Amino acid sequence: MAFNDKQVHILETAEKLFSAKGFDGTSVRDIAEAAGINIAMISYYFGSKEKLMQAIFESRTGQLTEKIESLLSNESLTPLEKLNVVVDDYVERIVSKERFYKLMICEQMMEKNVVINDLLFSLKKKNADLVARLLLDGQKKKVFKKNIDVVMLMNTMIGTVLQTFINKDYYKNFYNLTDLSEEEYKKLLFKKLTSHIKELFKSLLSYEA
Amino acid sequence: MAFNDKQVHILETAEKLFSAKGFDGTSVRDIAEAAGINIAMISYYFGSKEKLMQAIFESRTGQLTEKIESLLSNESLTPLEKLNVVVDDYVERIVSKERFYKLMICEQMMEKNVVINDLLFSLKKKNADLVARLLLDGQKKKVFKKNIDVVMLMNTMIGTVLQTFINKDYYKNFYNLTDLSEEEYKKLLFKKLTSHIKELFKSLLSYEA
DNA sequence: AATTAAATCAAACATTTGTTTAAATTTGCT
DNA sequence: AGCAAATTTAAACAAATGTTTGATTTAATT
Repeated sequence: MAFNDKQVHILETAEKLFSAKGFDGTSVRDIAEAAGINIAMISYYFGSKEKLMQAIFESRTGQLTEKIESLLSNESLTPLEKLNVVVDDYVERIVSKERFYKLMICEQMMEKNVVINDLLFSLKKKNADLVARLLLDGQKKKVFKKNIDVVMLMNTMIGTVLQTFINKDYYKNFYNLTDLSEEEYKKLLFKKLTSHIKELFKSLLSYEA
Repeated sequence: MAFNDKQVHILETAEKLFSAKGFDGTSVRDIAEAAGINIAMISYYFGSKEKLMQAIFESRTGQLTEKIESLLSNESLTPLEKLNVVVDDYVERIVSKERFYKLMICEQMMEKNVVINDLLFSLKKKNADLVARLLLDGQKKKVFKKNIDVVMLMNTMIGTVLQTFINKDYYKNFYNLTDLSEEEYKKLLFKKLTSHIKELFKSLLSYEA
C-alpha cells in the first residue's frame, strides 16, 4: 500500500495516459516509454497492467473520506457552514485531481473491473452516509427543510462539477476566456462552481416562502 | 448517411458493446459475434472500426436539435413552460439513449477521435445557443432574472442527469428499490429528475425575495 | 436462363498486445 | 572487497488485434 518514489512515478504517468487514452487505449509500452522505464518494471512492481490500474485507485481513494469525517465532528460550525465546506472540498478535490476523476467516471460507467467498482461503491456509500448525517442534523436544528433527496443532491453537486470539467474547453470558448492561463482558469472555475452550487443548495434546503 | 437494416443492426450492437467495454475494450470480433455477422462485414459496410464509431455518433446526433428548434418557435408557450419542456426532453433523451450518452461522455473526456469531438462541439454550441436565446427571451419578458450563467445552468441539468445514470445502481440500492423492474425504475428516475431539475431552475431563474 | 453486382465467408496478413524469462547491473550490508 | 538481494534489461512468448484477400454464395437485372 505504501509506494516508493519510482512506483509513484509510474502510477502518475499511467494515470495521465489512462485518463487521456483510456485503459485499453494505453499499452504498457506507452506507459514504460512515457515514464522512462523498462516494460518489465510494471509487472515487477505491480504484477500486471490491471493491478497497476487498481493501485491507482487504491492510492487515490485512500485519503478521500478523512476530511469530511473530521469536518462532521467539528462542533463549532453550523450545518449550513459545514455543507459549504463540503462543497468547497468536493470542488477543490475534482479541480486538483481532474485526471483521476475522469478515470473514475469511465470506470463507473463500464462493467469491467469488479475490484475497482467495489472500491468506489463503498466510497460512495461512506460519503453519502456522511452527508446524509449532516443533512439530518440540519433538519433537527430546523435550518434545513424536510424531504430532501440526499442522493439527488449529491448527484447535482458532483454532476455539475464533473460536467463542467468535461466541458471545460467548451466553456472557455463560449465565454471568450482563451487568454487565461490554465491556472487562472481553474481558479475561476472553482469560484464559479462553488458559489453556483452553494446557491443551488441554499434554495434546495431552506424553507420556502 | 442512410443505413440499411443490417447496418443499423451492426451499429446498435456496436453501441451496446462500446458503452459496456469501451471502444478499445471491444474488438471487431466481439462485435461480429454479438451481431451474428462475419468480421469482414464491418470493413465492408463502414470502412473501419474507427469509422463505425463515427457512424454511431452521426446517426445518433442527427435528429437531436430538431425538437428544441421547433419548440422555440412555438409562440403559445411562456419561457418557463418552454424551459420545462426542454428539461423533459433532455431527461427523456438520456433515459432512452442511456448507452449512447455513456459513449458520449467517454469520448468527450478523451482526446482521441477528432472527428467525433468536432461533431459534439458543434452540437453543444447549437444547443447552448438555443437555450441562451430562450433565457434571453424570458429576461426580456421579466420572468427570468438577469445574470444567468447559461453554460453553468446546462451543466447542472446535464450533469445531474448523467451522474444519476452513472450512479443508477447505487441509487437503487440506497433507497431499497431493488424490487422495481428496469422499466419502472426508469420511469421513477424520470419523474424524480425532471421535478428536481425544474425546482432547481425555478430558484435559479426567478427573482429572489 | 444468363449475366452482373452485392453480400458473405474462411483464411491469411502484419502488428500490437500483456507477460515472462534469464541474464546483467546496481544497491545495500558485513 | 565480497556477497546477496533488489533492480533493470533486451529478447522472446503466445495470444489478440484490425484489416484485407480471393473465393463463394446470394440477389437483382436483363
